[in-house]
Amino acid sequence: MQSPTEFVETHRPAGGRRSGKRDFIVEFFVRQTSGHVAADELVDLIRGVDARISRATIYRTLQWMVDAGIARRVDFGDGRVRFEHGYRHPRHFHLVCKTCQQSFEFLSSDIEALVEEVTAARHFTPVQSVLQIYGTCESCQAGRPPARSTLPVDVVFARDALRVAIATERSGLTFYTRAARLARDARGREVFERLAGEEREHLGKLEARYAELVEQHADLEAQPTFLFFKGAANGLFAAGAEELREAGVDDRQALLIGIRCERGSHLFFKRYGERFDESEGKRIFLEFAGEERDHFDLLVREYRALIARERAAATAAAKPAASGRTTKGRAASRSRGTAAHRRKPARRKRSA
Amino acid sequence: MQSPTEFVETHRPAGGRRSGKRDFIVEFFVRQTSGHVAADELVDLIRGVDARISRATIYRTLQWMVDAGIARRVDFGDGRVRFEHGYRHPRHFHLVCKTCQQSFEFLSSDIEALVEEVTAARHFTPVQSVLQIYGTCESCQAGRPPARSTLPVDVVFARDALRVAIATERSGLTFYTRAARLARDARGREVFERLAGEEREHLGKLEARYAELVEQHADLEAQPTFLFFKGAANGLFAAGAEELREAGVDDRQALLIGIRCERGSHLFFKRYGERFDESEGKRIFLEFAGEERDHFDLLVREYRALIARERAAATAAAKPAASGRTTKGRAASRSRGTAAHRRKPARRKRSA
DNA sequence: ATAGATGCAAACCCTTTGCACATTA
DNA sequence: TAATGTGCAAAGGGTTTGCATCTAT
Repeated sequence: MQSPTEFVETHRPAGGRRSGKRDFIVEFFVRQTSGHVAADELVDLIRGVDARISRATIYRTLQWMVDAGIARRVDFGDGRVRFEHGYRHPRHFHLVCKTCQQSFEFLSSDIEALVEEVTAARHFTPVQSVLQIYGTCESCQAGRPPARSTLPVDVVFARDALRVAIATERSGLTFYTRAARLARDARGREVFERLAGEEREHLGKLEARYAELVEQHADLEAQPTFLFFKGAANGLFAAGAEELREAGVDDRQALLIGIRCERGSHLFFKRYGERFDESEGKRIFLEFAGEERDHFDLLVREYRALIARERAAATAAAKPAASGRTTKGRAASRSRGTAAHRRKPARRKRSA
Repeated sequence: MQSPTEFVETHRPAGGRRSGKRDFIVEFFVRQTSGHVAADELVDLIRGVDARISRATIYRTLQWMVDAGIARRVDFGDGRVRFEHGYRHPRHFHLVCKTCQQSFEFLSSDIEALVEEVTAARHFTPVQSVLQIYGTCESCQAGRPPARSTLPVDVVFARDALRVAIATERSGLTFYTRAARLARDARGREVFERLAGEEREHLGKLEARYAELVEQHADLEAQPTFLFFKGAANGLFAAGAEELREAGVDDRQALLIGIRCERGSHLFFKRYGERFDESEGKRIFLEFAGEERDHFDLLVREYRALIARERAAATAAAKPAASGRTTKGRAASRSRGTAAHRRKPARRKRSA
């Protein structure tokens, strides 16, 4: 885990010149736990410690940090510029309490996806999205003093990413277990069992990491959700696993359902993983995306092998027959028929 | 349609004292077509017309309008306060072009729904949500001059609300037409036909209103989407209509599907209609919600009647028969079987 | 008569800048 | 020494306010 100092060092732009005062301000700022310091608030804080640092230097250093990617400018519409630092602090949206002025952070991949749709529809190239919800926080409504969390946001983010990943693994495990039980072909069963095994293994790892995280950080599980991810909340294989319950699903179809799920899952985790800021949560998503792609590749290979075997079997069956042409034609057309049936597997058509 | 003056009058707070200057400023502001005037921009504009109006009065009047609900404060983070008026101008989100400084407005019920989920999860009481997407607009990317629309936003909003309502009516019409064709029971058929007729009538009205709107406002159809409403985009009955294609759907099930759809539709339109600002779009939604509720009530009554008839028939059949148990048991188990089938309608039946 | 609206200019608040001085590579 | 960082104080910009002056009710 990076220290604040390391974080600053990795962001420090080349070519500048070091200075003790700037270092002090930056260090002070990055160590700040309360999310969003107004610039002039920071001036008071710092000049309280060392009055020889001037207002101008602090403002200039804040700008320097923004340019370096150490700080982000935020605006809560109260006429003063605020800054939040990026150390252990992924990009996020805000709930702003107008009573206690505290702000709470969250991220919603679902909202981000919708925002993307809107911008795409307008051919607008987005650079930054700001979502602020103003209102009254739970504590203020209850008349309680504000309860401030001491946990870094990225830990909660990692927790939530793990939760999503675990749910996905669980549904994947169910899927492959069920598929293996269902499989008629020995080789198909083997593949599904192998994948089930892998899912179980990954699941174990993820759960171990989750347990570790929870142990390292007291009250972690009590923290409210940071990452809202409805789209993946129930595990991306849940629907696929359900499809296996339907009558008449054969190995080939199970493979195709698996391919579809892994593909979706891969794209999903890749897409969001890439978009998140550097963090354990991001890493979890990207690793996961890689695993899903491996599974996808494996299933596709297996599917091709199955097709090849079927074709070979059809040819072998045709040989003893008098007219190879006819049989071949029949086999081909049957194959085409199945493919056509499978092309829209268990999806209801929308158009009337 | 309200005039700007009427709009102001309905909002004017009681107890104040009239003044020509304030009236002038308010009138001037509300007639402003370009969305978001910075306060000091407005000062220049107004003092250009009448230099006897002082800066302070304009600032004070802006605050007065915000208190009266005539104006809304918006903040694009550029250090100046902006205001937009509420006349023909429902609440919305913003796309802000950092190149041409123009801002584009949109509303997304889907995003609003997600925001609600987040606030509910945190027990946060929201008062106002601000969503701003900063980036580059289409014109600026293409190097073209900004194309400014002269249409009031609420007209585009009405257009979009009509589109959603029309899509819903269409899918409802398909549903009831199909259900009527499917119905075995004469009375069931009659109900479905009646509802199909009503949907057709509503649809006609909505389409007429749509045509009228398009005629009144040149280029209306060329305007980009204002209301994003993915959840209802395809018509809320589309899925229900598809379910009717499945084998073994009887009158009772059709009724139940209809009930589910109408209920969903009613809640949907009510929920969003209530949340929108006063506008034709809002009225369209709320009227629609009422119609859907009427249909819902009708279907529920019909469903109850059907049950009662079935029960009566069963009793009548049981009387002459030696063992009424058997008949009843068979009917019940068939019903259960079909119900289970209905729960997972994923599988598409090609036959029938 | 009197609360409320207006004008003027000064005050305000936070932020930025010009310039002389100090520091670092 | 030459480019970069710092301090001070002043300027900047947008907004708000105190107070005397009007003006509707």
